Amino acid sequence: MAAAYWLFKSEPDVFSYDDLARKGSEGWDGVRNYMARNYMRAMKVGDQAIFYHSQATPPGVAGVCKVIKTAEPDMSQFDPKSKYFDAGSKRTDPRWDLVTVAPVKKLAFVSLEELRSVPELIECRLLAKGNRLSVMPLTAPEFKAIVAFSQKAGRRG
DNA sequence: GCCAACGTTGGC
DNA sequence: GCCAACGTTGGC
Repeated sequence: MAAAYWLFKSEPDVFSYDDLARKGSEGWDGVRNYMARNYMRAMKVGDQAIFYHSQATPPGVAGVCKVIKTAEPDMSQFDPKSKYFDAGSKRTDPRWDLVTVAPVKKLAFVSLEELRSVPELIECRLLAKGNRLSVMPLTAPEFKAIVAFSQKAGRRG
């Protein structure tokens, strides 16, 4: 089966694409939404993902990363000192997972405003009003359109 | 099982 | 800081 495509949101003040590039890999912890978790459980090694900066000025796309390790329990759920602690999750039946990602390439930044002008993205959940999902699937055309737009913007700028 | 209240996310 | 959207919680 062909690789799937995804999008991860991160607040760059907390963890940016450059942080990922510097570290080399990162366990994507802290996801506490069932839909997002289920998407992570569906990810396979080699799947590629857009790294999106939320809560930024402006928000937008910063890079491409890839899954290098499939879902496993996110240990921060068991740590009472972690802000991601979940008292209702048992070690024998962990509620929350993470995947591990690595950088692929930094992209010329594409703002959310610019993404709205990409025809392939009209139906993308990322652009839906009130969208709060931090991990979401992308279709191959959506993923490719984002990368292509960035490459075009990079040559222009 | 319904639904109002509440908390969080995220753009602006 | 504000507000809209939406997921979760809790009373009934």
